[in-house]
Amino acid sequence: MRVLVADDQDLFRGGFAMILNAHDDITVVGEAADGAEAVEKAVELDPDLVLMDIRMPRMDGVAATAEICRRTSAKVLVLTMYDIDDYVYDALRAGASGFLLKDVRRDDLVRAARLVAAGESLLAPAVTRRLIEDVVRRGAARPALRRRLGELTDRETDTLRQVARGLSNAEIAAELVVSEHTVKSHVSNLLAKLGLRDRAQAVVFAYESGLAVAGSG
Amino acid sequence: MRVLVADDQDLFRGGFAMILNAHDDITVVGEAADGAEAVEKAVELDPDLVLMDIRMPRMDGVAATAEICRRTSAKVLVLTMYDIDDYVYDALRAGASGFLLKDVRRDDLVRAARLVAAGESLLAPAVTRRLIEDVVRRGAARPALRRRLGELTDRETDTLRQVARGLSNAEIAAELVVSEHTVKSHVSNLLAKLGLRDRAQAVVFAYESGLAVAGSG
DNA sequence: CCGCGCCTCCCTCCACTGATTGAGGTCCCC
DNA sequence: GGGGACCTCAATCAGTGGAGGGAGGCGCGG
Repeated sequence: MRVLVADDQDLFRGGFAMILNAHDDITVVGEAADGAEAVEKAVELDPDLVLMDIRMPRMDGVAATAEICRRTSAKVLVLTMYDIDDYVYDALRAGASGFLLKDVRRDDLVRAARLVAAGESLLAPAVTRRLIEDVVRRGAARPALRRRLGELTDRETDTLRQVARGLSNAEIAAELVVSEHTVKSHVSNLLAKLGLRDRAQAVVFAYESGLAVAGSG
Repeated sequence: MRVLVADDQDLFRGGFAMILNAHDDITVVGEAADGAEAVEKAVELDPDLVLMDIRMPRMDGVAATAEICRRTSAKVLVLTMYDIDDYVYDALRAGASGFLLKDVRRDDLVRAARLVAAGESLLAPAVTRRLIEDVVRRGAARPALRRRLGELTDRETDTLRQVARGLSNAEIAAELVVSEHTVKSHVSNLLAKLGLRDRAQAVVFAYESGLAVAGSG
């Protein structure tokens, strides 16, 4: 397994390299002191794994991660001092496969490196907790709203689904193959049942209840 | 640390108990063979941690997890055979703090138990990968839309945010302390800039672009 | 200094929306 | 056979929403 270590602090860079090199199946093939250099070396050396610090001069770790994931097949494991970092999501979106804090134990680091290189993902416990809280929160407001969804008839639900796509009554009528009058009936009824005023609120309700999900259209 | 082990298979139950009991600071205070029993014993014994299997008779692990989290302060670490389980999200929503596969290594299990009992969270690598993919996907459609958000002026963005709450122009005017005319201007302008037809589509755009997020209101 | 972008405000016009009322049809359960 | 819930369509009507066109003030960079 060939690894590239990117960190602006020489001490960490050396430490990580030494820890990894202590294992026969792992070789640190290069080091980089900033994001731009990390991208260059990653392209040049084509490593299996890049150990990436977030805070770095010239180009931060997130941008470097995005670049590397775009241009190489290397997996990126992000290391940072601060668990409170909002960079977590940015890093994951950029393509990072893992996110660890620098207080990680040596054997954990090695295990994580192997896992990530193998295509799995791994997060520091504190990060995992936040991620889970997010997932839970995203589904938390739902039960109450979701129940109210159940009060709607099948056709009203269909109609709401279309409303939540931003369609006009005429377009919905075409989509559901009924007259616009019918659509208006359904819309009126579902607004009344859900205690909403207009279709804009209906769209909000659809997203908040989970009937519509961002990133699915 | 006091642990309750819930699994319908005697072999696993005994194995887990033995592994955990091998450590001085961990004591298995009880075992349960199904979900209902797990809830009873959790309430009775008030353990620090519950090791919970998902597939169990009488009451499944998800329902038991929800019950236990509601009625006790115990942390729940879910163990399952199948990583493909859709139960992951249900379990996390139910309040589980961790999710491991049964092929976990012994020392990993012990470490996970300690972490979870300490309030952190931990997921099996395969599960983490799926969770991350989800987070990324949820933000994946965004870059294109997000860029277009940048074309809006500050005030237009404020206005869009209010539109995305389902407010009428009059309500937005009150909220932003301007006249309704001004709000109409902003709405007209932002609709034109974003190529949208009406406020319903604006709400959709707000959610899809990430300006509005389900579960934040 | 002048122009430009942004925020603010005003007016008119009209399509769309949603409320309301009513009614014909099917299907299912009592 | 007679409700009852649902889907369908219809007509009318008040209100909102959005387009289009102007206009004044403010701040910033050329």
